[in-house]
Amino acid sequence: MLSIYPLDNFGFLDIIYLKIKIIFKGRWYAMGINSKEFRMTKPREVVLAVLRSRKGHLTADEIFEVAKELYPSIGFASVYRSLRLFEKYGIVEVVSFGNRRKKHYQLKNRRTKVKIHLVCTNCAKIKDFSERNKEVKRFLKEISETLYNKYKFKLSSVDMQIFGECEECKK
Amino acid sequence: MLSIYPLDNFGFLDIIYLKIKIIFKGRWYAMGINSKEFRMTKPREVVLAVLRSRKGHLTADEIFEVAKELYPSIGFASVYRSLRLFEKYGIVEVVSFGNRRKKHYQLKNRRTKVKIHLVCTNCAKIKDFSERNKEVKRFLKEISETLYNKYKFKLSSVDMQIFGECEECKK
DNA sequence: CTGCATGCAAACCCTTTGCATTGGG
DNA sequence: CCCAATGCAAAGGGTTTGCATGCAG
Repeated sequence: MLSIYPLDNFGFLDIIYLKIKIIFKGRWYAMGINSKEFRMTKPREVVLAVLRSRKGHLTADEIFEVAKELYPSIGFASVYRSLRLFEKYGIVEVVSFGNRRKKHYQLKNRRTKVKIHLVCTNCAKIKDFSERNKEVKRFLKEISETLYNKYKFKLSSVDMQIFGECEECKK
Repeated sequence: MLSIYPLDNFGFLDIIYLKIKIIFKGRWYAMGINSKEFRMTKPREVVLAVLRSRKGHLTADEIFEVAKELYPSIGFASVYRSLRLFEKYGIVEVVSFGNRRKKHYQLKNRRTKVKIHLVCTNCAKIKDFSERNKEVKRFLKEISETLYNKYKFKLSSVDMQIFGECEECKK
């Protein structure tokens, strides 16, 4: 069932789940896939908005905190449920870090097969390092070939956590 | 306080925590650091033995199951406590995989800054890929320099999870 | 005798689920 | 009107902690 509704912060990710964006009377609208399977409801919209507002990984409770400001009646369960749904739809991806307990959620970048995080072992801060520089690109290409030739393992994506000491902590 | 006790499966890792190994009457013995801080007790020995017996990552309950065979009275808590102690001492390291719940534990290889796991997104099997081939080495060297020059981030180690489809699943 | 390490069970944290209710299509 | 999505609270899974006891030094 198709539906049309306004969007104020239209990002590239909307294309993934909304299929079509249009302008009507000077405002962005989205023609959505509001099907039985996937209805873009307020809680889901808010979770997505929170993820989009920050560039990187957030824990579920961080998302919940910010989401409550945008939509106070939202519940914890909806946040988790939205996240899992988004993961299923390839909109969100989950990252874990070594011995840390909480999972981190972030928007999936369709273009990068690789996600890289710099994890400071001193102050515990985590920073994205998603840039596809030439080292990363070359490594990806080579390792992908090696794995296929040697192990018949067909690489689809890579998670990388780089541990070390960040600039502030070195001072 | 020094103590001497026999060891049957003496591995290189013992050097890390035991400092000295000796032969007495044709058998390996270890002269240990049985201090207040770190006493090599039966449960700890067993956990270590289990980790050594398998090459790769194990979950806590997998470790517990095998440990019980070696030492039936062992408790869950001791397994976890040993693991955390070993982690603190740099003997064990913890790895997490994307959205999976359980942590995996494995002996830390002092030589490799990089640990790489091949994770099959179909059958969920995880395989070590610790070999330090030239692609990995070069990438490590380059990325380490880049990070330092650009972000003043001093790399100490890297965790990598490579997702994809394994040989059996492709068939 | 002293105090660390243990085993047990209960607590804990994060995440998921059951259920009655709501509200959009 | 129907059924998927919600919020609440309770359950669940994995890990940690409190406590009485055991045991090595």
